[in-house]
Order: sequence, then C-alpha cells, then structure tokens
Amino acid sequence: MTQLSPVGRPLRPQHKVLQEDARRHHRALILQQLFSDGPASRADLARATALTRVTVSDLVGEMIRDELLEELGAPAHDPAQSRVGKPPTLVGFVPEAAHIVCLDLSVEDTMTGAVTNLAGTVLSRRSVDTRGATGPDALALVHRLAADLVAEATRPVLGVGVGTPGVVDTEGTVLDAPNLGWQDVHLARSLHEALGLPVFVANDANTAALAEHTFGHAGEGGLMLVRVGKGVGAGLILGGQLLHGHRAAAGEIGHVVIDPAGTTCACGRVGCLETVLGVPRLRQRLEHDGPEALGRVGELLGTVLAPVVGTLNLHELVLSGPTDLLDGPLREATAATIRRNTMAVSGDHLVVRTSTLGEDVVLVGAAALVLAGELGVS
Amino acid sequence: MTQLSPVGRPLRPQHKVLQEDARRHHRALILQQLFSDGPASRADLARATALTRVTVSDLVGEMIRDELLEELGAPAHDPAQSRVGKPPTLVGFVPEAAHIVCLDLSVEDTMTGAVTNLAGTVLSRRSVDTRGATGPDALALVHRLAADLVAEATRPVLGVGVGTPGVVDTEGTVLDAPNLGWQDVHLARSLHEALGLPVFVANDANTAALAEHTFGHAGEGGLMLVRVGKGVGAGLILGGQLLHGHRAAAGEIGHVVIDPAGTTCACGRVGCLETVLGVPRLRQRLEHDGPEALGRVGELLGTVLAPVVGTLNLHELVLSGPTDLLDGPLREATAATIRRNTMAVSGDHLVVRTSTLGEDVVLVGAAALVLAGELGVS
DNA sequence: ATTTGTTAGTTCAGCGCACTTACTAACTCT
DNA sequence: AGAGTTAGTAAGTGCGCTGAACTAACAAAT
Repeated sequence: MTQLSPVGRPLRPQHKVLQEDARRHHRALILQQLFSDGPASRADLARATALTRVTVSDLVGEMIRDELLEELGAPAHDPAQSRVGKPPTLVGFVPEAAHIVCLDLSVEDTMTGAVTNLAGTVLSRRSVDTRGATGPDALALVHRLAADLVAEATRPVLGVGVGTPGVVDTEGTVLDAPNLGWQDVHLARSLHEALGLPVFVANDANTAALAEHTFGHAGEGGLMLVRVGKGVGAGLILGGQLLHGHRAAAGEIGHVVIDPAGTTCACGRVGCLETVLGVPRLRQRLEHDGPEALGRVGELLGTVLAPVVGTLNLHELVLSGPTDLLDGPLREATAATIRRNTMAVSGDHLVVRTSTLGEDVVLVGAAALVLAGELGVS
Repeated sequence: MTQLSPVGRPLRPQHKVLQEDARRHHRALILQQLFSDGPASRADLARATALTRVTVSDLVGEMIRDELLEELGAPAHDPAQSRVGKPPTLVGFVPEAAHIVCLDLSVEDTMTGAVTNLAGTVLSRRSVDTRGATGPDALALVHRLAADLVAEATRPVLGVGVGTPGVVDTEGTVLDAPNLGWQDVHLARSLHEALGLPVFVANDANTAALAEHTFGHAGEGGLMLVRVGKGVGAGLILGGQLLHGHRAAAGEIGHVVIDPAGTTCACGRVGCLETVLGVPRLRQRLEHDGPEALGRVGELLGTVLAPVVGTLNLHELVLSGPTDLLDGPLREATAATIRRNTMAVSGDHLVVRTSTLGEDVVLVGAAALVLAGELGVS
C-alpha cells in the first residue's frame, strides 16, 4: 500500500512493525472510533477495538494527558433500559486539541489557506492573489502564506496540508503542475524545512476525495470524486486509502478522450473530457442549448465512468464543482447512464451525488490529509 | 484494504496489532524477499528488511526449524570484487516445504485441480467432467476433487485455494455464480470443515490477476488482468493487493456496455463487452472478417479500458485467454487505443501484454491465494 | 438495609518480541 | 602475524499488551 509519509519522518525502507508502531496504530483505532462515532466510554472503546480494557485505559490516559481527549462525565441516563453496574465515564475527542494549517492552490490566480481545528472546522482564512506568479515566485508565495497561517494558529499546529493542481508523488514532490510552472518541486520538503512541521502534499482532486471520505457522509466502499473546474480531475479512495497509481498520476482523467468528434483540447488531442466537462464549456453550452445540454454531457460522463465504476465496484461517485451546473440533469444523466451501462451489482448500489462540502473541499481535504497522516484518522 | 481471511482463522474485529502479528509480518518480509529475489545471507536480509541481524537470525532459525528455509552454504565467489570479512552463508526458500491444493472451477463443464509446491509448480493434476452438475451436486464434486488432491499431496498441505466464476466475497462465500447454479454458497467454510485446512476462495479473474502478480514478471505498479473466455472478467491488483470492491464485484467488466449498436447479450442489455470480446464471438469474427476484425475489437476494448487505465494510472494490463486471438492485432490495437485516449503519464508507461502463465493462470493463482494468505508472500 | 450481581475502570506481575551491546568466527589485505 | 572487515550469536533491556485480581459504583432482589 502506498502510504503517504510526511517529510521529516520517512517510512522505514520496508514496512517492519515496531511495538511503537503498534501503539500508534492502537491510538489511531481509538481516535478513529471517537472521531466517527462520537464520545464513548473506555469499555465501549475496548469492545469496539478488540483491545482490552486495560490497554484502552492506558492509551486513553496517555491521550488525555496529551489533551487530545477529555473526560465528559456520565452519559445521559436512558430510562428505557435499566443500566445495571457502575455507570461509565464518557471520553471524547477534543477538536481544539491542535490546529491544522491547510492550503488550496487549485484555484486560478489565487492561493487560499486556512487554519482549522481537528474537526476540519475553518477558524480563519487568508488568500493571496498570485498575479500569475509561477515557478519559484509561486513557491515563495506558498511559503509566505503558510508561515502567516502558522503564526495565526492559537494552538499547537499538528501539521500543514496542501492541495495543489498537478501530479504529486507520495513524498510530496510536485512532479508536474503546468498552471504553477512547477516541475519536480519538493514542496513538502521545502515547507517542512522552513516551518519545522510535518507537511503533506497531494493533488487537489485527491485531497477533495479525502475530504469527502473523512468529513462527508461517505460509506465504507470505494469512493471516486470528480472535480469539475476549469480542468477536470479525479481522486479515489479505495479501502479507506488514497490511490496514487504507478506514476502518481491516479485520477488524471481530464484528458481521457470521450468525444472523438469534439473540439480540440489544449493538450493537442481531440475531445478530451475536459473539453466537454470543463466549467467554461459547460456554461457556454448551458447558455446556448439550455439545461438539456447538461444532460447530454452527463451521458458522456457516464459513458467514461461506467467502465471505472464497473471495474472497481465503487460505492460512491461524488461530483464536485459549481452545483448549479452539476446537481441537476448532469448528475441524473450520469447516474442513469452508468446504471444502464453496467451490471446490476455495480450500478444498483452506486450513489451518485454532489459534494457536501462546497467551496472548501480541497482546503478541508488538505486538513484531512494531515489528520490521516499524523493521527491515523480518516 | 480488505484483507482476505481464511476460514477458521477470522480476522479480529478491528485490526489491532499483536506482537504475534508483528512476528508473522516480519517472517513474511523475509520470506517475500527470498521468494522474489532468491537466496540471500542473513545479513543481506537484515539490510533488505531493515530488521536487525539478531532478529533476522532468530526468525530465520525458526523458519529453518519449520523446514521452510534451508542453509545453502557460501555463495559462489565472485573474483571481481574482493570479498573481505567473514563469508556469508546463504539461506534459501524451500519450495517443497509444503504443498498447496488448488482448484479451477472456471472452465465450462470441467473442474480442474492440482497439487503444487510453494513455487507454484504443478506436481499433479486431476479433473472432473461436471456433466452439467449445478448447485449441491457441483459442490459435492468440488469436495470430492479437493479431498482426492489433499490425499495425493506428499507433503503437509499449506492450504486449499479455489478460483471460481461468479461473485465471491472476502469470506469465501460465492454470492452468485450462475454457471454453477450457486447463490450464497459458503464454499470456503464448507471445504474448511470437511478438510480441516485453511481455504481461500476468489473469483477466477482475481486469482488469475494474483497469479500474474506473484508468478509472472509483474512490476510494482497496479495490474489489471482481463480474462477472455466464454465470458469476460477482470481482476485488479492495486498496491500489491487484490481489489474486492464494495459488493465484492470488482472486475465485473463483462457486462459494461461498449457497443450500443451491437448485438443483444444474455443479460438483456445490448452491446456488452462480452458480446464483442467473448471467445465464441471472436472466433466467429475472425472467420468472417479476418484478422483486422480483431483490431477493431481491440479498439473497442481500448476505449472501455482507457478511462480505467487513466483513472488508476495502471502499470500493466494483461490479457489472458486464447493467445492466437489475443496476442496479435487485438493486443496492439488495445494498447494503441489506450495510448491515444489517455494522457502521456498514463499511457506511456503502460505495459500491455498477454499472460505468461498459459492455461494454468487461474489454477496457479489459486495457489498464490494460499501463499499470500498463509505466508504473506505475493 | 443488606446482599447479590453486574459493569467500569485500575493495579500488578508476566510474557513475547525486537532492540542494543558486546562478543566470536572467518576471511582479506598489508 | 596483525589489522581491518563482515557474518553471525549471546545476553540483557525495554516496550507494550495480556490475564487475573482488585476496587468502585450502581440496580435489583431479599
């Protein structure tokens, strides 16, 4: 499994397991439980994780000392069932235990950043007009923005997460990001060296997918998020983990040819998905041909995605972008086409929806990246 | 990642890590190394796994006592480099340490089985004409065949692996296999109860993909195997692990619609991949329209797979089935179409090839299933 | 009011595992 | 012959989890 590693704490050559790792893992199990299902007693946690009460007590005690958890007293008494025995003391996750600094570099001519708490709630934001800066200049802007946000945090900073356009490897190196004029930019490393914090970098569609998985009401099965902006990209969560792909280019779906009779793309090919699904083109079509044109785009999208949905037996397909364009005939036609073009097992249980996180998907996903990397919560 | 669990040794509720697990994992690391790169000294293993020499010595000693490994003496001296220091003693994997019983239920009207060693070499085989048996009758035949093969093994049997058509969940329950008339058949459980051995069951295309990954010369990146028989199915290895999908139906690609203007499929839809790529149809076409017809089929296949390859950023695409049909214009057209329809990052590093394992892919894959499940080797 | 039973949480001794440190073994090069 | 180097082993340490036995705090039965 390609595991994302923060800079400054590289994974060991192979994946040998130290006892220390076991402990971190068990902490993560408990955190995950409290994170997704809310407060619980130590005994509940023991049952849920299959750890013993002793171990749970120990771990919880440690995390309470770290101020990651807090005791919440006895649960509200439910008179329906006679609660025999000593009443439990609830333990809960403390979202304000630390802050996360996250950046979204995917918006054109703008860099957005925020400080969030551990629940992904945005506490403050900042943005910079890039004025077309690229290469080292763009990198400097990122550094500046990140540093400002770190200074703004009022609690210890757990880490820095970045969602950027382009192809990003698991080390946090941006291999290629044409918009920003970056090639082989060691973004994570350089930020880590400047800030002394754990830094995680991923492609914007990937962080968006992670956001949906962590903070959206996503199910257990596989999830694919298609991000529709000026360009089109996708992120996949399979088995609870981000998929990176052989050359770190998983999700690069914008230049899959879908309409060979269509218009020429910037990449030179004819009829790339981007030339059909990109926002500018969608707006144009909507104006020209009305809403039913969106339905036709949905059919095309469904046709490209049907093989993917069928092959991966996905559970959820999330569309992220301007809701007025996506959440109508387009979504419906996409869903219908996929169902029509795949087997019942694949299609019938598929959920096709738009993102629940709005404009902040990428940003909040960057936070989720840190959460997953540092605390093992997702 | 959904981990496959043998019957009779269920995974613990969550995934807590015991010390015992750590040890098993480290044993697996060493085995994996010896399995894929051949004999090595303890010191080499320590370097490769990042374990200490002490730990490696301990683990190796244990495995030598278990007769899984053996000492091979000093390595052939290479006069090129001056080998200073104490000469190492090589340690090697013993393929004959145990035998594996594997079954292939995917061939029509036939059940094939074999006894293999740990290297996947077939030592003896057996097959049964099913004479159209379905349901409990077919199950009885499987039991009989498995028992006979277990009796034939001349070494302790590591486990039983089964590759079957249909949808199989991670517990080894065949949810649906029309050809065999099976629905919710607890195949793994019933075989385990009858034989008292670990049993692993997976879809035939999945075992085939695993075979290619374990015994073929597969790379590290993602692999997809498309199995072309009377029907069409696929198996995926991502991050070194089999993908199961939300409803255990990953790889069910045979009924993705590819040619809406084509012929009606048994499933009711029009133009399923199976109606184009199924062997009977291919033979028909070849006879009627000559080899170039295969090229056209390749183009269709490439069109369905391009989105998948692009989305997953796959490394290898393996075609498995009658080589005379697949390994010519069809393969070439598929590769060309995928490259034409995807970005350079996705397409340029993709390897499209036919299977190197011939008729036995599914069978040998069933062995790989056991190997992976019991020894953690893949 | 006391006893009984149940559940929550803690204390303590013990065990398995991999680690560090320090050793011996066996070879090459000078 | 001695110095240097690499492979492998022995002994002791520390970490993290476990089971068993404890205390605490309640409900229900007597």
